[in-house]
Amino acid sequence: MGRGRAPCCAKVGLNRGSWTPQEDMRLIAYIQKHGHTNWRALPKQAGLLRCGKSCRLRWINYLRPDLKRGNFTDEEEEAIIRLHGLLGNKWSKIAACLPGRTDNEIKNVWNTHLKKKVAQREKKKAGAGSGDAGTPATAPLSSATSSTTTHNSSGGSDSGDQCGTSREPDATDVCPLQLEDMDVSDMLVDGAPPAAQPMPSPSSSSSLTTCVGGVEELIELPVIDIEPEIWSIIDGESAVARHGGDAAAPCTGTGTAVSTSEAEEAAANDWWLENLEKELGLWGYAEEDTQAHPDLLDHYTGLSPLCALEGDPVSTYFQTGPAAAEPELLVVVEPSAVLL
DNA sequence: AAAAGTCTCAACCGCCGAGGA
DNA sequence: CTCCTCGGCGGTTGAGACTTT
Repeated sequence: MGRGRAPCCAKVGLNRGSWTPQEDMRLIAYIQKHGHTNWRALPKQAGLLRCGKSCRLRWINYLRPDLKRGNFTDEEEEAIIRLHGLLGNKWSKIAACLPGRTDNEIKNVWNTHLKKKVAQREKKKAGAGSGDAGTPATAPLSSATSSTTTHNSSGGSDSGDQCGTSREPDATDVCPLQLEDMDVSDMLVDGAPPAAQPMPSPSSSSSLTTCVGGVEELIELPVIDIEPEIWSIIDGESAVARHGGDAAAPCTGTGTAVSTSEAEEAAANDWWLENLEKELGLWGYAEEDTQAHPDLLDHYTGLSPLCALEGDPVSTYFQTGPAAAEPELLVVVEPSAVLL
């Protein structure tokens, strides 16, 4: 939306501002198919009129399949407060300890809620005059925040990737450290065996690395065979009647992390994508919307109504977060998509 | 019911460091 | 060793949603 300062570089002819559902679909489809090894080149190759940064941000902050949705829990908020006390404004590092949350999201929550919350606490504390051990988060806050912030804010790259390989000892080592100190260990990605504790997403996940007890873990990207359908949708061609399956079906019964049959695989892929479409507002596109996006009309007229959404665990996941949804789902792993 | 004020959050920006040529 | 490209980070902005008057 043309926010912030003037463009730093020539971006004439590129779209800016909010992403349209079509752009989202196109980006998802491209990343599912090719991964994102080169953000710079991605928009061109994907046919998006966006800059690479914009694509990256959109993917990381919104489209990634392993993102949690919904409000922050109290535990998460407490974790953020404490981590902020230790790390300062190192949002990416804080985010690395909160699976499914993005640095942007955490930053927003801090700036909108938690900063006030902490200020109030300290005020109370100052007023009461007694430092209660029950709120250790605030104790290191003022000092640690300022010191670490100024100290570490020499740029983003001390973090590199989230809990990346080459990192300073201070930040990422906080993850395991926090786990012991905090009562949020069940929430944080922790010493639990990586394989035994996947990201809490319905289809975890993307080609990301995440901090697991200081160990870099590859999160697997669900592969969705969407090429013919989605690309045709994206290109505005007539729809393929791909909605034969039951949207909620694929996760039933199997309960295993990896599907074994191609049919299940395809069903899982359709299912995941279908729910993503719902999340993006593409599913059951209203008439006025299809008028605004006539290229999608053909596709959506053949699909089941929006009401199918209700009761669907994955829809619930996308709308409210994984806690509300059935964790079981099919994850189809394509090795080539796992690596960054 | 309408207007004004406040809040939320997605998206933009510039800067920095890593890595390759 | 220097330069260039790229990815990533943290700060900032503003449109839209929501609440209050």
